[in-house]
This record gives sequence, C-alpha cells and structure tokens, in this order.
Amino acid sequence: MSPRTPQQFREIREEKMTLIMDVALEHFSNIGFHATTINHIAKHAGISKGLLYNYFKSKEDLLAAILNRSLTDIYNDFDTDHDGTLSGDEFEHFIRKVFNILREKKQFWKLLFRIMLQPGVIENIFNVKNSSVKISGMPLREFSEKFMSMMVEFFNRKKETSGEDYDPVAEMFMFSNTVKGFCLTYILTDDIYPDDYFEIMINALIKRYSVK
Amino acid sequence: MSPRTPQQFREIREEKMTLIMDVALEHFSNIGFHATTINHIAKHAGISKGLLYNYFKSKEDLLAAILNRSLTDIYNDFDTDHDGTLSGDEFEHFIRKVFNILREKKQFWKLLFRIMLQPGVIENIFNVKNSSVKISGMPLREFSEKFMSMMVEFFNRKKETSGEDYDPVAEMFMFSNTVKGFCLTYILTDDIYPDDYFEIMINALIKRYSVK
Amino acid sequence: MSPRTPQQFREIREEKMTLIMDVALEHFSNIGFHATTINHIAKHAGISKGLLYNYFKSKEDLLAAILNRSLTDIYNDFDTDHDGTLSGDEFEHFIRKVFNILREKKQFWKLLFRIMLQPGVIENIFNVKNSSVKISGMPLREFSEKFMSMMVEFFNRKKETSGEDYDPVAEMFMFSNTVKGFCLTYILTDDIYPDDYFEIMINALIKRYSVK
Amino acid sequence: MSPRTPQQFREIREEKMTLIMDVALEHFSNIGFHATTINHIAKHAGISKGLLYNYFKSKEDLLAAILNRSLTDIYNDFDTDHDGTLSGDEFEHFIRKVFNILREKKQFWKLLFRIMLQPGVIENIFNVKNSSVKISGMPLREFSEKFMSMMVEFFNRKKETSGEDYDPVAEMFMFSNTVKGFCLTYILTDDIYPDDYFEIMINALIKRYSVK
DNA sequence: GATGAATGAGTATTCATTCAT
DNA sequence: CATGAATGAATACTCATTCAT
Repeated sequence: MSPRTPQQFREIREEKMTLIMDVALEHFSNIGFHATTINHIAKHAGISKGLLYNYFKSKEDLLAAILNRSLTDIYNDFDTDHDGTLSGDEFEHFIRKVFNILREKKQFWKLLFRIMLQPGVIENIFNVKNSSVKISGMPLREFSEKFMSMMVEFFNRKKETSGEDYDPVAEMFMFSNTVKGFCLTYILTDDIYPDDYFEIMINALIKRYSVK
Repeated sequence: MSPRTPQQFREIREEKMTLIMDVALEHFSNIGFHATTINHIAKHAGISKGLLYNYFKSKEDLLAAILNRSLTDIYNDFDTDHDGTLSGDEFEHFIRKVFNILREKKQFWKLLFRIMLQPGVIENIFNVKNSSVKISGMPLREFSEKFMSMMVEFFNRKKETSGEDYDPVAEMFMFSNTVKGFCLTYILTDDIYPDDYFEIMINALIKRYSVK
Repeated sequence: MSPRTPQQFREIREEKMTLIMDVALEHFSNIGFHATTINHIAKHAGISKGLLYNYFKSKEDLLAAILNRSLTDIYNDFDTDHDGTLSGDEFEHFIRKVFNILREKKQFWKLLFRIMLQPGVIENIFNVKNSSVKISGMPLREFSEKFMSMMVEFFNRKKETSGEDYDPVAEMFMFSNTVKGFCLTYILTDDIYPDDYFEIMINALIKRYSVK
Repeated sequence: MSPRTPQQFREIREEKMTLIMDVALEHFSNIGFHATTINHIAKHAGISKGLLYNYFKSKEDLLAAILNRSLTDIYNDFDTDHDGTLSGDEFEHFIRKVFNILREKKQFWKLLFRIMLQPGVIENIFNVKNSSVKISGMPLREFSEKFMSMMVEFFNRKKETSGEDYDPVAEMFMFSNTVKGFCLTYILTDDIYPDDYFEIMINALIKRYSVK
C-alpha cells in the first residue's frame, strides 16, 4: 500500500532496460537493424511497445544505448594497464583478450560490423551532435587513433630491439587488418566455426607479431 | 520508321539492362540495398518503374543480376592461368591484381560486403534454389574453397623451398585475413583513402608472403 | 508528525487543483489542447500523472474545470448591476470592462476561441449531459442570448433619445461583431500588440456606439 | 493497348488531386485538421492511402495545397480592378463580394479560421521557407497589409469629402473587425444562420462605412 | 516496349488512461 | 495522498509490385 521508493523505481527501470537491450541486441544482430521491428522486440521481451518507448525515445536511441553499453564494457576489459605503452607481455595478452572478447561478445560484434556497413544508420548514431556513442568519454574515431599510435610505437620498439627490418606503420596495418579480417570471417560464418581455428590464428599472430 | 529488327530489339534490351544495373549498383552500394527504392533507380535511369519490372522480376532479382555480372567479370580477370597452381610470380601478380580490382570495382565490393553482412538479403540470393549467383558456373562457397586450397599448396611449396617454419594453413588464413581486413577498411573509409597506403600494403604483403 | 486535519487536506487539495489548472491553462492556450500532453502538464506542475487523475477524471474534465472557473470569474466581474438594463454609463463601463478583461485574461480567451473553433472538443464539453460549463448556473448559449437582448434594448432606447436612424438589431450585431473581431485579432497576434491600439479601439467604439 | 499519352496522365492526375482536395477540405473543415485521418480521407475519396501520398507528400502538404488553391481562387475574384485605390462603388462592391465569397466558400473559411487558431499547424504551413502559401505570389501577411493601407486611404478620402470627423486608421480597424467578427460568428454557428442576417449586416455596413 | 496510376500490407511512434505499490 | 511503470489503440507514412492503356 505504501508507494514504491525511488530506489525501487530505479531498479525496475534498470531491469527492464537491460531486458529490452538484451532482446534487441540479439535481434538486431541476427536479423539486422532494419529488419527487426519494434513489435518483435516488445513481443519477445514480453512487454508492450509503449513501455519500450518509455525507456528509449526511438529505435535508433535503443541501438545507441546498446552500442554504448557494449563499448563501455569492452573498454573496461582493456582498462587494466593504461600507462600508454604496450610491453611484449601486454601485447600477447592483448591479442588473447581481443579473441576472447570476440568470442564472448559475438552478438555485439556482429551487430557492430553490420551497422558499420549499413549506410545511413551509423551516421545517425555516431556523427550527430546529440549522439552519445563514446568509449570512456572519447568518440570512437579518436579512440581508435590512439590505439593505432600505441601499436606503431610498440612495433617501433620491437624493431629496434629485434633488429628486424620493416616499416612500423605497415606492420601495424598488417597486424590490425589481419585481426579485422579474422573478425569478419568469424562473424560471417554462423556458428560453424571450428574452435581450433581460433587457436591457430592466435598462435600464428603471436608468433609473427609479438616479441619472442 | 521501318520496324525494328529482332537484333535491334535485343540491343535495346541489352543496353537498357546494363543501364539499369549500373544505376542500381551505384545506389545499392552507396545508399544500401533496402534504402534504395525502385522509384529512385527508375528515375535516375530515366525509365519508368514498369519497364524495370519488364527486365527484372523483382528488386532482389536485380541485385542477383548485378552480383552475377560483377562476379563473372572478376573471375574473368583471374582466368589467365588456371593450371591449378600458383607460382611465385603468379602470387605476386595475384596480390597486385586483387588490389587493382578492389580499386577499380570499389562500388561492387562495397555492395558485396554490405550485402554479405546484411542478414535476410544474401540468403534469398545465394541459398535459394532459384537463385543463380555463381562464378563461372560454380557456387561462391565452392569457388572460395578451391581458392583456399590453391593458396595452402602455394605456402606448402614455399615452406619447403625457403626452409621457413610455419603452418601452411595458418599462413593461408593469415594472408587471406589480412587481405580481407584491408578490403574492409578500404571499403568503409569513404573516399578519403591515401593512395600510398595501397602501396604500403601491397609491398608489405609481397615482402611477407611472396617468395623472395 | 501529527496527522493532517480534514481542513488541511481540503486546502492541499484546493491548492493542487489550482496549480494544475493554472499550468494546464497556460499550455492549452499556448500549445493547444490536443498538443498539450498530460505528461507535460504533470511535469510542469511538479506532480505525477497519477495525482492529476486523482483530481480530474480525464483531460477533458480538466479542460471543463478550467473553462468553468474562468467563466465564473468573468461573470462575477460583470455582476455589479443586474437590474436587466444598460444605462449609457453602464454601456461605456461595459466596453472598458470587456477590454480590460480581455487583456487580463488573455490566456483564457485564447483558449476559449481555440476551443470553440476546434470541432469535437467543445461538443464534448458543452453539449453532453454530464458536461457542466455554465455561467452562474446558466448554459453559455442562454447567457449570451440574454446579453444580446439587453443590448438591443439599449440601442432601442438610444435610438429614441438620440433621434438617430438605424435598426437596433443590426446595430447590436455591428457592435458585437466589432468587439468579436477585435478580440480575435488581439488573440491571434502574439504579444506584439501596440497598447495604443487598445485605446484607439475603445475610444472609437465609445464614440460610435455609446450615448454622447 | 497503346500507352496513355502524357496529356491523359495529366488529366488523371488533375482529377484525382481535385477529388482528394475536395474531400479533404470537407473533412478538415468539419472535423478538424488533426481529427481527420488520412485513412478517412482516402476511404471517402474512394482511393488508397498510397495514392494520396503519390500526390501529396504529407498531410500538411495536402493542407497547404488546399489553402493555396482557395486563396488563389479568392484573390482572382478580387482581381477586377487593381489600380491601388478604392472608389466608393468599388468599396460597396467589395463588401458584397466579401459576403458572397464567405457564403460560397464557407467550408474554406471555416478551415482557415480553425487553422489559424490552432497553434503549431499554421506555423508549419506559412512561416517555413519551403512553404508556399501565397496570394498571387505574395505572402499572406504582406497581402493583408497592402489591403489595410488601401482601406485607410479610402477612409481618408471619404473623411475629406464628407466632412465627418474620425481617425481613418481607427475607422479601418472598426470596419475590418466588424467583418471579421461577422465571419467568425457565421462560421461558428453551424448551418442555422438566417439569410436575412446577411442582408442586415451588408446593409448596415454599407450605410455606415461606404460613401452615401 | 513503355508508362505511371493504383494498391495495401507493413512500420515507427504517440499518448490518454490504469493500477500496483 | 502520491508515484511512475505499463498498456494498447490509433496514426502518418513507405514502397515493392501490379496492371490498364
């Protein structure tokens, strides 16, 4: 009989939002953003369309919230050591982590790749002023540039210590493109991906790009 | 004034179909398959909607025709030497060709990547019985498998002659993923791609994966 | 800590209802009845939607309450002399009063004009059995008819005493339409109404229609 | 069997647009703009929703088209003599014309008055750059200002010739407000307007404001 | 071959109102 | 008295496809 406390309201809110985002992620990622109807999401989440719009002001807003959440999660996973440089161990660790996260958050990555290749969607989410997709307060592009320069530095140092001869920038591109290509293939081939392929790739990458 | 000969009719047909496919490719690739309306295509091609449906029985049929045409073109580009093996020179040539074709047919690749990541579209084109996307009479999957085994063989031979130590299958994956990753990045970054990045990547790939 | 007395409850009730009605009037009048959402009103009044429905059983009920309150206010303003006839002084006084009230209650008049021209709203408020918009216990139409006949009488008497030649009914219509037209213009032109236009109109009306 | 000529297409187009606009005007004016659904219009016009959107790109666009058409019609009715001044005969003629048009185009005037008092509708139609409601190429406001100054001049001249004493600007306001007020009343009272009231008002207006 | 009018099923979104707490 | 989560019916608008001419 006594009214619900603000705390209770917040919990209900939180729970429902999570539920909606989970269901939406699954559908966006498997069926595609446009092909997923609000009706579908609501039905599968067991709620009414109206409630969904109580929490997210549009389909795109829902998408942005999902991207935000996942990107933040992923960033936090990498947050262990941010002295700005990558040691050899850290690099190896980094490779393993990338593949682990790829496996764990396959749904999200599928969504992200699909979204990024779908013109007219990503623009509305990332480039607009009001849009809020950021990794730890930093726009995605900026974040990735920071990452790239950290890797160039790593390959620079590695070149000096190992005596190998290569262009550090090219090396960084080779490495990051290899990872990207792997992700793409992994995401595209539905379910039927042999586990040892993961191991083969991880070992090959470490052998080639990490310090011995 | 004189009635057109069957030959003339065929030419008109051919011309109009090409025109429609060109316009459609441009729009599909830049705006996206779903976002491109039949109206837009017809208007930009300077014809009526009805005529478009005279040539292609549906929007998806139009897409399939485009994919077919481009894939055949590309296959023909690679058709020079099909003795089933790749020599060192051929491999280097192959790398350069891949990048050339990527540059020349950027529109098509953009479309292909987008289509392949857009669930519900590709399935209707590739997997359905009536669908007809093939490369030189061969389904896409089969074609790519043949390619992969050719490359494994190549790395096998290279391993033997060079005395390097690696898993040829892993090497094939590393190589093909690197190319895929590059393609993805190239396709995603609109227009603003420095030309020398192409050279950097080509040289780095040749240095690493070709025979010296 | 001590429980509130019934008197206190009544005061709180009264206060809250007034608050809600004030906020609602402002929004109805500026944004329009349909465009104003219950959410907006509740938020601007600093209360919850549920509470609003505690006091008013529907959006229309809220509107009816507002109209009732304002019409009663206005009637009371005119209640000074109800001997049923208008003297010359009273007529002049009446004109000035009309314009004063128009200025003071601009929000309300704006709402009333808008409501009366919005089909489907006014009907639900005025004509339905349960509806209760009345001026001092009298339905609006009846009230206005009484007013009109009072004015016809006035012009009748004026005609006799002044020796002018006109149809008293036509004169009444001329007068009341002029006032209506002024009201309409005043309400339509947002804020930017010069004060002296008021004076010009008042003086012209008095000069023309009052006794000299 | 032979395809329709452009001329035939144009005629079909014209006919259907007129039909839609007629039906829409009737409903907008009687039921209100917001309350009238596109479904209703389409059903009553005996066409599909889709067709309506082939001709008008939105509900507001349809409204704008209706306003445009009617305003142009009305302007053309007044186009007889535009030497920029009003003679006594012209003024009398003008009064009669105003009332005739009011009677003939009652539906339209109802709509216009309602629209103008409905905040958020008129703004989108009149004030936006792309909007195109104009009378003979002139925005509505500008047009009405021109009209007002013509009337002031008329009363100025009349004052000089007749020796009466009044402020011409006030006289113009008195006159135009009286007309406005009459329109408002006429539009508000549905159907039940006595014909002789028209005559009474016309005669009274001519007697008071025209030259004798 | 060629046109574009016509269709209608499908989609995101809004908002007054209810109700458990 | 007070809250805001939850509902669902209603609405504008889109677009691939058909078809009479």
